[in-house]
Amino acid sequence: MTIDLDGITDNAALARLCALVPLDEAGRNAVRLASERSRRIMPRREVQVEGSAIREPLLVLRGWAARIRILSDGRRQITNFTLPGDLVGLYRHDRPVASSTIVALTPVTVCTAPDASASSTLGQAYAVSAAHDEAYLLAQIARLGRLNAHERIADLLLELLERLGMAGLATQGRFGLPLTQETLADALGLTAVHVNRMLQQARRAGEISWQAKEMVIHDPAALARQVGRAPVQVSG
Amino acid sequence: MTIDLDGITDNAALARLCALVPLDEAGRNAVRLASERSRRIMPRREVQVEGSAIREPLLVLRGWAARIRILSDGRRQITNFTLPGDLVGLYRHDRPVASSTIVALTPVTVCTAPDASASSTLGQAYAVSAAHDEAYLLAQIARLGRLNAHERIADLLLELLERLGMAGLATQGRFGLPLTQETLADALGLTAVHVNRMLQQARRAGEISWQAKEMVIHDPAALARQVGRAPVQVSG
DNA sequence: CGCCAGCTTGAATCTACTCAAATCTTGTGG
DNA sequence: CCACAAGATTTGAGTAGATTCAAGCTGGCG
Repeated sequence: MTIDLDGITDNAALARLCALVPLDEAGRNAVRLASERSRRIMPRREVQVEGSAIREPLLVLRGWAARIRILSDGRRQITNFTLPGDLVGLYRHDRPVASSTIVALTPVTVCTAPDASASSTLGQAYAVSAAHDEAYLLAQIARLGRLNAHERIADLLLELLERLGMAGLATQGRFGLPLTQETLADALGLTAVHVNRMLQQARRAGEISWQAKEMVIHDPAALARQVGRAPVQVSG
Repeated sequence: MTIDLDGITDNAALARLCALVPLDEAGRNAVRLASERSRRIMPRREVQVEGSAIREPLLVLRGWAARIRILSDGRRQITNFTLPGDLVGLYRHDRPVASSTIVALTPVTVCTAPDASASSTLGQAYAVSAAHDEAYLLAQIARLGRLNAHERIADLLLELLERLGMAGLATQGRFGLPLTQETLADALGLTAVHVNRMLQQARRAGEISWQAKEMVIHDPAALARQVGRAPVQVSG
């Protein structure tokens, strides 16, 4: 599948949508047009606040965000990461309310998601995107419920590699991972200290390298085999 | 909101849908009509198999099922429970594939979900149902990631109480819980042995009673406060 | 009435957590 | 460009929560 990305700098979101469903000309143009009116959200600011009304769906163009749940005593759990090409707040009922807070982890660029009616392929892409979102939530549940620390880390890194790969933001097991170990811990249901120890171990075992926010998984296929991971699939 | 349920024996599914969105006459009739052509699935049989094509969405009329993920070494994680009034396999893209296996835990009765176009309120109910499903997945993630064993059990029981209440299957903190401790453990990311110990403790503390598949939460509001649980909300 | 699945209890072990402190990075203002 | 502060990573030691393995118990059902 070769899609003309027209030398747009910010083509990760478009690339990801095209990877879900090859978009037709109308769909691609709708995305390009929408992305011209973008907004910037600084780290630690909220993209969406739990319990507040959702005005419009958003398309993430750049940066990392996290959907989080905060417990009354301050414990924090990241339910999933929001990456370029992801849609947030796509609901079909009246007066939808955000079911969770989404917070920017890096500077994030978003735009109003182009209307699905602009192109049937775009509507399909949204539907496939929603199915992916669900599949990744299920994967996160299995990860937290039944994997140990080492497996959780490996499995999450492989998932991020897979997702970023669709947006053209990863190649050869290598991708930018602009997170702190603390943030990783909040996603993995572990403490930062333990994540640190397990990362050291993975480094010593030659499984990964991570420096200057650049993660390298040396042999993704081998690691996937080792932790028993299968890639996500939602349509046949 | 008073909805005439016409003395139908099997009104849990209809009650739950009406609790999501008050259905109009056309919507209610569509559900009643659909439920006349129902199928029965025995315990341990699969309602849906991961990776297989989804033919049609189903509406659960009776019984309990579990959406599960099995790891290569046999570890099992239940991602969520499927209860009367729940919809499964509702996707909007072409050639959808089941993202997880759903297995019956009790005898389950399902029917083909009535077409959303039968009534606008029914379409709304489906959308709200989907939003609930997502919210419960998020809740499950926070539960597994950040709650300890006692909190996980309490939180899950309160969620089940809330959900069954919508279907008219729970009152006063009392509901039928036709699961083994092993199954509960698979949902909670714990071992059956540890679930047993924690249940004993909760019983001794006077928080719950559970005998003959009848669960009683003695003071749901107090327990919710104790474990810091807020009910799910998806529209305002 | 005996069997079997599910429940219960005990003891030992282990994974991950907590608390604490040292070191390394990064960004900022002088 | 350096000094410093704040944030992030690393390491150690002790602890706690959950697991594992094992064995005995109970009740529903053929």
